[in-house]
Amino acid sequence: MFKAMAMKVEKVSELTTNRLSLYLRCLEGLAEAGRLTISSDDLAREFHFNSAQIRKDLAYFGEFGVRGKGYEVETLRDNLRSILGLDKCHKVALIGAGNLGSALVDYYGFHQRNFHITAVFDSDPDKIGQRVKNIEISDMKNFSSVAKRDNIEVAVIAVPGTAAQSVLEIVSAAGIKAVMNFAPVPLKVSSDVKLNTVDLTTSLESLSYFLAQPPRTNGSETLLKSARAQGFTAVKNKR
Amino acid sequence: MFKAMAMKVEKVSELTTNRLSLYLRCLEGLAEAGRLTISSDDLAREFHFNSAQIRKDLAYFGEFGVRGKGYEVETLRDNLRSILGLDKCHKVALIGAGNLGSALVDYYGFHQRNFHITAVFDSDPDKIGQRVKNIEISDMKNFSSVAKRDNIEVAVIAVPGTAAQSVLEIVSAAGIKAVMNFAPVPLKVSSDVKLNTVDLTTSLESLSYFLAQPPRTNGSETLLKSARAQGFTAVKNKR
DNA sequence: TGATGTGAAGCGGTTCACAGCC
DNA sequence: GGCTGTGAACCGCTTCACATCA
Repeated sequence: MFKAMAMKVEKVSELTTNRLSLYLRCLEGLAEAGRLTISSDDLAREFHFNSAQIRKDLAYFGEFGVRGKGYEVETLRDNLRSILGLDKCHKVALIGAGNLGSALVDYYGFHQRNFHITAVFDSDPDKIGQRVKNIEISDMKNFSSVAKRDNIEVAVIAVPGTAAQSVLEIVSAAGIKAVMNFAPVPLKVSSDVKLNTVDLTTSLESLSYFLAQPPRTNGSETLLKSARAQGFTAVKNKR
Repeated sequence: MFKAMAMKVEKVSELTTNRLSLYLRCLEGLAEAGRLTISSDDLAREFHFNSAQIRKDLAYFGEFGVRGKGYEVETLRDNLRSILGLDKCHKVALIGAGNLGSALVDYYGFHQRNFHITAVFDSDPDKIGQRVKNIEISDMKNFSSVAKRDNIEVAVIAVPGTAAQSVLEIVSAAGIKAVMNFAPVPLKVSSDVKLNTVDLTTSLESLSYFLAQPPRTNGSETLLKSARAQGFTAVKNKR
């Protein structure tokens, strides 16, 4: 199917894998639009990436292109899905059945990406036993046993900052290796656990800082910039 | 009050300001715990930063420390708040009254950081006129006039990916300069607008990639790593 | 003495530019 | 001819190490 997969043992930067995620989304759009083939230059132009970076990112995982022609859209899309592990279903436990947590249960992106929330936990006695979207809220005390029973691979932490560290320790002790955290606190974790913190507070404060700066007198410059989220490039591109 | 503020015109990296946000949170905790003074070394040890980096980050904005002594916790905290513009209230418009959007209206972090959601927009006729937490949902058609009337400075986009680009253009045309986006699509924006995309899809896929990798045979290594969110360091720290 | 502030070194990611191949 | 894959240059962020100062 594909020539070389994970052949290079050298470490791939998280910046690279984050970009793969973007490339995949672009390719899905292109495939839906019926595009058969695309060059790294076209992809770069259309989505404001750098073409060399696209090629380098892909090269970590094999040779997917055809010289003189470009990349086959559907093939590359499928390869990226496979590289990112999106061809397998992942069972997710949500911890914290507050506003944010409850919204996440419905989050379309989870379903779309083969992430299935199959358990919800809280420590509030008033919530335990209630249902969120047909999932009964379990007592956090039972996390380990329920997680093992349900083969949970991923935990989503949506509890107040004060509780986050202790929740993380329970989760980690239960053998969960992948955690998404929404609590805006610096957490410590064993190095074999992958922890992604989505830090809304810092994002907000970044906006606040921007607003506090004197407006750049850019003249009549109206350059478009691509809307890369934090985490896609190490260095802000000047143009 | 402070010796030098914003004296250096040289550009401050977003990585730096993101870290200021973390330092601030640490200092708030320390102040609450009654700590009066702290050295960059202690701060680094306790929260897993690098002490030189802390000093350098702060040095962009002035000389806040006392040689041989360290930093005064409350003073530095107040300075950071001011630098980040958190001493002023920011009016926020939420666009998209779905699950995620509605949850955000309640998000404690907004209130805590002086961000006040004063308007909610949607384009679904069934939702317009309804209320989310006492805020009436307005027609997105009226965004510009309502935003001007209410002095909105910040827009939060929580609409489906397909609608995000056109919403962003409306927001941008209305003169909004700071946008937080939750739609997982690459958006294009004029360069005088600050756009922070919170990309849950990429975060998820990053976890998925991690799970798809063969487990690192780290031996018995049990290093703790600090839980920095994406966007705080350009380079993943090895230890 | 002890900790800050900072020049310089180190390092990793991005971009350039082109050899190699279809 | 056109585009990929990639070594090398480049660039910016991080870290070191120390002069400086309370």
